[in-house]
Amino acid sequence: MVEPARRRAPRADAQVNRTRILDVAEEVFGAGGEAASTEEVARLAGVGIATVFRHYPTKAALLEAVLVRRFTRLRERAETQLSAGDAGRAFYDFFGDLVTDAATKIAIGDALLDAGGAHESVTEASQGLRRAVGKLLDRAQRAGAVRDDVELPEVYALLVGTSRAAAHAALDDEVRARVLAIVYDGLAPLPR
Amino acid sequence: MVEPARRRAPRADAQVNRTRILDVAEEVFGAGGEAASTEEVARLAGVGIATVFRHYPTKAALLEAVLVRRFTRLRERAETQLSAGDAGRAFYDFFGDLVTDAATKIAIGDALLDAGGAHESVTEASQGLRRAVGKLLDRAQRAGAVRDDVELPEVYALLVGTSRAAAHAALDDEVRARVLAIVYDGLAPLPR
Amino acid sequence: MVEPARRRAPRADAQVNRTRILDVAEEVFGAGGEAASTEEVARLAGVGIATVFRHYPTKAALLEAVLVRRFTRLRERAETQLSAGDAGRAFYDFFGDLVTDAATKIAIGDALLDAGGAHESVTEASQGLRRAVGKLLDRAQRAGAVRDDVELPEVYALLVGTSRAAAHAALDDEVRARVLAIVYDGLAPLPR
Amino acid sequence: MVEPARRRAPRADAQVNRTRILDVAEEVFGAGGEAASTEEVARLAGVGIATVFRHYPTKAALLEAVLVRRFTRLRERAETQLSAGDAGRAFYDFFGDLVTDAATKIAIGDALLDAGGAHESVTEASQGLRRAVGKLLDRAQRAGAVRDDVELPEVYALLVGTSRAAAHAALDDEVRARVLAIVYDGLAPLPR
DNA sequence: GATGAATGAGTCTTCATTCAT
DNA sequence: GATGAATGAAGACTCATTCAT
Repeated sequence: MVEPARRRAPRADAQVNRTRILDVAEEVFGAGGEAASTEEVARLAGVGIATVFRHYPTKAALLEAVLVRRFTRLRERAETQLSAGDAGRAFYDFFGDLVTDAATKIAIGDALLDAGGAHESVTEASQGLRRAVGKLLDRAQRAGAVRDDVELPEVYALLVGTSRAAAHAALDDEVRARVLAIVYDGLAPLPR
Repeated sequence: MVEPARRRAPRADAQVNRTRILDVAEEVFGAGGEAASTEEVARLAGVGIATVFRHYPTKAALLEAVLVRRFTRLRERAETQLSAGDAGRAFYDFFGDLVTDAATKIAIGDALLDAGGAHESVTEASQGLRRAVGKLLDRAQRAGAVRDDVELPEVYALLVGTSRAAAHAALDDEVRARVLAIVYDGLAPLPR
Repeated sequence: MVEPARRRAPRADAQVNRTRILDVAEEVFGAGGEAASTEEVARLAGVGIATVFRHYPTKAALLEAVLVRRFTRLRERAETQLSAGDAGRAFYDFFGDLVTDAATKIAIGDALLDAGGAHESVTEASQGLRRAVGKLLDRAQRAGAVRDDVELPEVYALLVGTSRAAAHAALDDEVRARVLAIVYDGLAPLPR
Repeated sequence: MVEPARRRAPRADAQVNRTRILDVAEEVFGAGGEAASTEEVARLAGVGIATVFRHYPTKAALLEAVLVRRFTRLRERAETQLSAGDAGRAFYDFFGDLVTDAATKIAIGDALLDAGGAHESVTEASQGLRRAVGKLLDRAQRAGAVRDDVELPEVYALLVGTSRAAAHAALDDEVRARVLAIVYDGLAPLPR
C-alpha cells in the first residue's frame, strides 16, 4: 500500500518523485484499470497533477513506464532463476510465482501480459520477458522437466491465461494451486 | 463486422433495433472494453444516441444485456452438449469451442467470464453457465474422460484463463490448439 | 388526484382526451413546476406522447392552456361572488379562497399569478381575472368593507403575494388564517 | 449586470473566480430560476465550464452556495438592525428593504425564501435568517411598534409573500410602497 | 385520430493536459 | 522544478418534438 506523502522535499531529488509516482501509478492502475484518473495518482503520490505530467508527459507515457518497469522486473526475476540449480524447479517456480503475483495486480497483470498494440518500449520490454521465459523453458526441457514437444508460444500463452485466471475474483490459494497442478501435469513429460 | 444500417423502419419493429443495438454493443464493447462509448454503438447501429438509451436506459443496462445474452447463449450451448453421446467429447468440445470463440470477443470474453461485481441478472446468468459446465464436467468424469480429482472451480478457472490466453493478440489457431492440448493432457485421467 | 386511465376509448371523443390531458397537466405542472416533462403528462393521462402533441402542438401551448383555464375559472368564481349579498364578505371570501387554493397548486399558483411574459391568450385571461377582482374590490369599498384609499394594483399584488406565502411549505391552516387576518386588518377601513 | 470578464489571472487568485462565479450564478439563477444552465453561468463569468465545476462540484452545490450566501447576508443585515436605536423602525426598515431587494432577484428571492427540501447547509442558513427576523420582531413588539398578538410564523410568511409580490413584474416603486403600507397597518398595534 | 419509436439539441459532469506563478 | 487553477473535448443521459404505422 502506498500512503499519501506528507511533505515531499521541495527540490531534494526529482528522482524521488519519479519513482514515487510510478509506484503509486502501478497500484492505482493495478486496482482500477487504466480507467483510473491521473489526478488520483497525483493525489496519492502527494504531488501536484502538473508534477506527474512533468515527469510523464501524457497518461499513456505513464502507463507505458509502469508496464516497462513491470516487464523488466519480471524479466530480471526470470533471469535470476536461470542460474538456479534445478532447471525444472526454476521454470515451475517462476511460472507459479508470476501467476500468484498476478492475482494481486489484477488490471495491470492483465494489460501487462497483453502488451497488445503497445508502444515500442513496452513491446521491447515484453519481448525481453518472453525471451527470458524461453530460456527458462529451454533449460527445463533439456533437464527433462518439461516435455520436449511444447514450444514457447503455447507456454507463454498458458502463463498469460493462468495469470488471468488467478486474477479471477473467487480464486483462492487452494484453487490456484489446483489450476497450476493441472497445467503442470499437462506440461510434464509423458512417462509420469 | 456489423456495418451501419442504412434505413431502419422507424416504427416497423422496435425489436429489430433492440437486437441490432445489442449485436453492435457486443461487438463494440467486445473490442474496446466497457470504456467504449455508447455513441459509437449508436453510430454503428445506425440509430440516434437517444434510441440506444430508450432501449437500455443506462450504459450499465446495455452492458448488462450484452453479458446476460452472452452467458445465456453459452449456457444453452453447454446444455445442448449434455445430450451428446460421447460425454468426454462433449466436455472437451465445449471447452475448445468456448476458448476459440473467446478469441473474437476479446474484451467481452473477458468481462464475460469475470462477472465481478455485476448486476444480479448478470450474476445469475453467469452462474447458470457455471452450473451447466459443472454438469458437463460431471458427466465427463463419470465417463472416465476427465480425472476424478479435479473439481469445477479449477476447471472453470482454466476455462476462463485459457479463453483469455486465446484472446491474446498473437495467438493463432495452431498455438491455440497446442495450448488446449496441454490443458487437456492435464485434465486427462492418469493412466494415459 | 388524477389516476392513470386504463383504456381510453379508441375514437370515442377527442374532447375527452383534451380535457383529461389538461387536468393531468395542471396537476403535473402544479407539483413539479414547468420543469416536469411532457411525457409524464402523457403517461399519467394514459395517452401516447404524440396525442398530447396533437392536441397541444408545443409544451408551451400546453402550459398556456393550463394557465388560461385556471385564470378563467378563477375569474368565473370572482364573477359569481359579484352577485353575493354581502359585498365585503364576497371580497374577503374570494381573497381567502384563492389563497387557500393556491396552497395546493404550488408551482402553478405561482406562474399562474405571475403571467409575466406570457402568451397573449394567457395575458388576456389574466387580465380578465384582474378586472373581476377589481370589481369585487370596488363593490367592497362602496360597501365600506375596504378602505377607500387602496387601489387594485396593491390589492392584486397582495393577493399574489399572500397566495405565494400560503404555498410556502410550512404554512399550516392556522398560520395561513393569521396571515390573512393581518392583511385583512391592513385593508380594513381605519375606524376599526 | 455582470459582464463577461476579459482576462482573469489564471493562477493569481482562484478566490476571485470563486466569488465571480457565485456573483454571476446569483444573477443567472435569479433571473432564470434553477432551470438556467450552468454553461450560461460559466460564459457570463468568463470562465470555462469546467472551472465552475472545479469550484462547485455539482450544479446543486453551486445553487446551494448561492442560497447560503444570500441567506447569510440577509441575516447579517437583520442582525445589524438589532442594534439600531428605534426598534420599530429597525423592524419595518428591514422588512421593507428585504422586499425591495427581492424585486431584483426574482427567482432567487423565491427559492431563497422557500428553502424547501434544500441541503442541510441551506436549511441552516435559512433558519439563521428566520431567527434573526424573530429577534427583530420581538424587539419591535416590546417597543410597542408591532401588535403583541402576531407571531413569527405569520410575519415570516408575510415577508416571503410580500417579497414575492414585489417580484411581480408590473410592481413599481409606488405600488410596492402601498403594499407595504397595508401590511404595516395590519401589523401595527390596534390603537392607531 | 392515436400510437410510441426515433431523433437532435442540450445539460451535467469528468478528465487529460496546459499555463502562469 | 513544483504547483494547482483553468480548460476543451468528450461522454452519459434527458427531453421536446416528428414521423411512419
